[in-house]
Amino acid sequence: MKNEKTMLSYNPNYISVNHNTDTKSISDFQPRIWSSKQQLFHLLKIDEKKVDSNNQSVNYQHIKYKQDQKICLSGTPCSNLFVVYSGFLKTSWSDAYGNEKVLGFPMRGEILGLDGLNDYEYKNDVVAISDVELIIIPNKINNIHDPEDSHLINKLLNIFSKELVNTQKIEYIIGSLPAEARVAKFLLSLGQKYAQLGYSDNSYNLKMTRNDIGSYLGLTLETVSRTLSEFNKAGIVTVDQKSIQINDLETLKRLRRTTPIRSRKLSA
Amino acid sequence: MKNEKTMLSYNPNYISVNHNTDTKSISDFQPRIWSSKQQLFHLLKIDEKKVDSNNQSVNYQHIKYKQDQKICLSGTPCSNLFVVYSGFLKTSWSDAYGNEKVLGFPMRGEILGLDGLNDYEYKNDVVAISDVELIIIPNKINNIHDPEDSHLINKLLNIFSKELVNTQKIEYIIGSLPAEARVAKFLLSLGQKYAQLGYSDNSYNLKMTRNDIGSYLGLTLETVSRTLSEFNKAGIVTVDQKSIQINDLETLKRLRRTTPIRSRKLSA
DNA sequence: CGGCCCGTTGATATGACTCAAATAAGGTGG
DNA sequence: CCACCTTATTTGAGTCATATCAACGGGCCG
Repeated sequence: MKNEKTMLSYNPNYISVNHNTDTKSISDFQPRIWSSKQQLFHLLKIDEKKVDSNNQSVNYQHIKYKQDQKICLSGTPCSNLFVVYSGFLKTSWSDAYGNEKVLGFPMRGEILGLDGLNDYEYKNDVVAISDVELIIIPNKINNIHDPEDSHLINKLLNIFSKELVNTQKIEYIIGSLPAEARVAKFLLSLGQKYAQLGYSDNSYNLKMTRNDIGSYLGLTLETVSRTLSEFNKAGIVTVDQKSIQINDLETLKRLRRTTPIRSRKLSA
Repeated sequence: MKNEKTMLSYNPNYISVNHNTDTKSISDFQPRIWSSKQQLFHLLKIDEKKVDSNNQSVNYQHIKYKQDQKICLSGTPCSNLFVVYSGFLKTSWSDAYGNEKVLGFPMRGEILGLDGLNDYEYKNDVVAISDVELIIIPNKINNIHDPEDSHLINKLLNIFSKELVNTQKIEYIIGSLPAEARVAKFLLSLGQKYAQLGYSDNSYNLKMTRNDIGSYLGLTLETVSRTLSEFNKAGIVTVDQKSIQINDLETLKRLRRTTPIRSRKLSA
């Protein structure tokens, strides 16, 4: 476990590591990076026509975290929202007995911290599973009399609604689908997210462990591993450790309640 | 199946049936009922000190639905939010193949329609499982420049956050807990909701079927029935059809990943 | 080199599903 | 008011999918 910098110990003058280089020994001072409101809105896909071009003085600060650093901890005060600028993260939830349930794997353009907007205490844990760069949205959302903020608030309602429906879909996947379909839907949804960022939707690297995938899907890591191996043997997906190559998108999409791959292999 | 009145066919001059009488043959014109902003805010637990007492001219219309009527349909335009004034409902989600997944059982004080605030199309189905009365919040949320609405918008963000976290908890329950613990948590959470409305938290009637409970918890109706029977035999809960009486709250709370009741009964 | 984490695979156990039948409850029409 | 039909619920027997337990190999790091 590396040194952990949580929300609470956040220091605006922290020393950040250039996340574009793999040589982890190099660490140097960087000028603090800022995004304009326009850049932020573009990342959040807020219609730019709506945004007043005047009053562009408001800028949003960036913050970098290294792999395995904790970003939010359940129970700590929620003073910011974050928008993912780059990198990959994992959100999770732990019950009183320490059992962890992975809730999602946020990527560029997604928002962190919505779980804290009820009583202004984060409910989720957030961990960087790669080096990440976030944009800080200071949580002065209570004060929405400033019409400048109205676009952001409206977008926040949209995002909330989308997140809610998405969580409901996952509820359905976990509660109603067999292991094969769950893993299939997971691979497909990851592909979609990569596609939105301009990457390939059928060839990518998993950033998370089998254990994380299992926790996310309500399965054990062994079942995830076995299911991936089945897909690999059946030729639907080429799996090599973290590397995923989807060969037969249609079969993967078709998997739901029907006969498992295993029986199909036997009959073939 | 009774005649179904959906959102789309909503007529402001509809004839409502008095839901307080059991004599179903009596139906009569009623004056339309309205709630003041203050009444609505009280129902939503919005701090009343914050609410300006002037401009009380804005009122919110009520609408009544009879048992089994559909209130929202997935895919229809979202023009309103609703706040439950009385009665019991069921929200669900159906995939392309008609498989229904129950998402929740809203009661008095809860909000309906948040699923429609992304692209202004409802994503959930909502059905009345008793006669219900709802308060309509017209969806002009885009226009938040009116400071009168700012309290509502802020509360909406709080509610959204709470809903999101609650859905995440259910995700954990479905994905990680055995059947007994799922049913136990369901009974406990229902009790809590009843308690908040001023009813008993350990003695109540289920409004939904075993099938609905099963769908909600990711179980079959048989498993729900068996689990309730086990609780009944073990004396933890007295179950008689829809009637629930929780006798041993502590044991119910303690149920999670540990040995099932069955083994405990054998060892006793 | 040794320890740790991650992933794979096998053998076995078991919890929950499926299929099936019987009972109970509720609503409808004669 | 009763007969009938439909829906909801209970319970049993058997099966299956997934969890559990366990062993092994590989990569990474100290």
